[in-house]
Amino acid sequence: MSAIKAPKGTYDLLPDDAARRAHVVATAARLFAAYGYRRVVTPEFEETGLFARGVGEATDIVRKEMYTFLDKGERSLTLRPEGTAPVCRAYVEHGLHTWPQPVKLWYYAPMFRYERPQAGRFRQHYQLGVEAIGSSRPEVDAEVIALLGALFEALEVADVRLKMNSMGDAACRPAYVERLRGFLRGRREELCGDCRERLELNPLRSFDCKVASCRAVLDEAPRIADHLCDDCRSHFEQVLELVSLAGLRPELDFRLVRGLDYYTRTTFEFSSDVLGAQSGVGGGGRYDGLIEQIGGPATPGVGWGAGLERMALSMRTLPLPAPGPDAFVVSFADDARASAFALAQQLRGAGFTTELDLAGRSPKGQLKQAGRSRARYAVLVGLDELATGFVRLRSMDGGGEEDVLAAALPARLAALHEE
RNA sequence: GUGGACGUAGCUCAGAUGGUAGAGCUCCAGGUUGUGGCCCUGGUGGUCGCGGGUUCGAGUCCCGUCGUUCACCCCA
Repeated sequence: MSAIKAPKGTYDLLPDDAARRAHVVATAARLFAAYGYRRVVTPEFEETGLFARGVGEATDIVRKEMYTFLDKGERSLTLRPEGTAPVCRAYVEHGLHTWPQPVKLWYYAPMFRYERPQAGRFRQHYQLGVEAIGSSRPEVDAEVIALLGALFEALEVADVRLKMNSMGDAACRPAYVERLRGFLRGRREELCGDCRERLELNPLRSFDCKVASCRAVLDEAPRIADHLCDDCRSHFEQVLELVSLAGLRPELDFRLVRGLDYYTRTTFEFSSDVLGAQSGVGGGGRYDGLIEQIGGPATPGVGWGAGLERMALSMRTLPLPAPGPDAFVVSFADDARASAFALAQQLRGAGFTTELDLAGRSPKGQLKQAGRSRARYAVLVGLDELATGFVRLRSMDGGGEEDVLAAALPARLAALHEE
């Protein structure tokens, strides 16, 4: 009988890593608050239709990467593969269009995709994300991008670059897609098998194909930037200007098309060179048609998601100095263990982080643990020479000792803490 | 879904040409019966991923399988 291991593509965060993760999330939360974003929590699973309609039937995510199952009521449910559609669903369901627009939300949640794991890619991964729903103004695009840039700066994510593109909208994209399709059909013989399929399904996807022959063809293909309608062009120019004002240096990248169908106009991605093949740490864009697509009123929105695992991989490592407890209570006699236990409870109640031997160690062993735990003070209980009611308080760095009435210990520790 | 590399104690790894398992770290205990993270000594801990095969004999060779990992694909 072999022991059970964590499922493929998942991982455990042991205390040191969990503490680092908490630090990242706390840093992000402060930043979100500064920008006026409030946290939203949505379910881990949704009706399958939300993603099929929202993310797009033609996307890889929907076609082959979703964890979909029937529950006991024969409902088709799917573990959330991405964060935007659920937040939009909640926006519609709770009538958030009655709030001041745009509604600015953030989330920290696990995402599930059935993929082959590799560096920086998991079947359950965590994303930090924001969505600003209800305004189509370029300032909103710029704000969310600036926010993500600020987050990477605050976390010291190494060697990040910002790539941006515009995907056009319902007014100009359809005509452009047809033009692109026509061009690619003419060069069909030079394309790889995948791209020949994409040709019919979604020719835009060929732009991020890595096959050399395809890249050569796409280099010569008509570019969306040259076929944007006036509104889209103007919007994109304003976003670029504002993003630059925020101190970022966006690089235009006509290959940046992203694999979710809901994107319109602005798309962007931050990548880090230290990551390997999966270089994108965070990315997103505008999705002005999504809410209508999932059955709500036509409502513009823009947002991004950023992968916690990839952030952790690309952060310049900051050693977290896990502090030791304030006190370690040591019993010097077996019949003192109960009062040691009670004393530890008393100290914890007074707000001091307190450890106590739970393994039946000898006094020497307990003191050794106190040292290894880097406790500031050891509290010695049950010494023969102590007067009743007294314990001995020893500083673990200096070694200085004093005998204190047990009942007065919290006050004495507080006083020492003041010094 | 495709391809490459790898799978020996909790962790990092050693085990030439097949002969029946080791180190360091961790953990635990001792170092004169009641006192510190270092040091010293000892100890716990392994169906050598799993299943077949070849062989008198396999951790070492072959096949399969599962897992890890890197890349493709796609994305965070």
